[in-house]
Amino acid sequence: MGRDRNRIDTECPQLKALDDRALTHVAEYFRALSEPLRLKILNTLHDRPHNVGELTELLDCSQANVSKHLAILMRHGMVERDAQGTSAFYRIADPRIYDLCDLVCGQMALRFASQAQLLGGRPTAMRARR
Amino acid sequence: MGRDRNRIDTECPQLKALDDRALTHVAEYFRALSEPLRLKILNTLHDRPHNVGELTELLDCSQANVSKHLAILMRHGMVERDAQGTSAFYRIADPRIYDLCDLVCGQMALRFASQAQLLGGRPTAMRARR
DNA sequence: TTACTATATTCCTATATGGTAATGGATGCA
DNA sequence: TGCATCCATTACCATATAGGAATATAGTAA
Repeated sequence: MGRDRNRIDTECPQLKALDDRALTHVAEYFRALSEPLRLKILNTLHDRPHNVGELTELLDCSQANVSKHLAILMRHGMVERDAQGTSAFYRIADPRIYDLCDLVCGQMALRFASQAQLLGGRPTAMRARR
Repeated sequence: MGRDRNRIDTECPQLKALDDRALTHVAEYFRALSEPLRLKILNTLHDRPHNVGELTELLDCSQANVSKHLAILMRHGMVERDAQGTSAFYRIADPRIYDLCDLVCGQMALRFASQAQLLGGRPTAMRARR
């Protein structure tokens, strides 16, 4: 896992060498991912870039709100901006952001599965095991 | 990466199949990791379990605060509790939680490196490249 | 210039949350 | 039984933040 892609001298396995300052940065990074609407934006940008108006419509929320969340994602280097005329197209800066989400999804799935088993019976969400 | 370990029917690659409810859960999971003190706790529990008193001393904060943060980590299945007499020992529930942190660290390292290069000169944090 | 569109920002409010202090509850021991 | 220790919980305060409404800014076109 993580073959050579993340290999960098400043990498910090298991959070070990993290001083308080770096740890705060990591916390802020996680916080940027802790809002459903921001996850929706990242999710929507998965296939292709979108401008603010498109996102506003797709996500069914106010334009101001979308802009504000995009600014937060920008601040953490998660998306990049590409101005075209009066439009601003946003795209995913690094698709590895989805690895994070997948990890979380996998852990949640495991947890729900074991919880369901503790409650007896087959895990509801997994009944359609193929 | 992620060979067979996360292989579960409910897994959700790239957040694609996530409905709003699941997405909220993912956001809450990230939020649990968005506090420096909670990351410190996870970091401290990396090597071995600790009880509340030890954590209070190691992290230099109030006992009530540690207990509250531990409750949050418990609520998300990140740590497990083991009562021994009047003590409560906490341990990491699933060491894969550190994979998340390492991913974030790696991305931050990459980003800082490219930022430093944009500013010209060798990236400060990477000078000691071996 | 003026008008129009798209986006960003500011102000405000309601809510959520981290921290402390105080209290409660359970266990262990004399 | 009484007391001490360890932990969890509650109440409270200060701060942070998501969201809406209004406004500001930038680009485009007439």
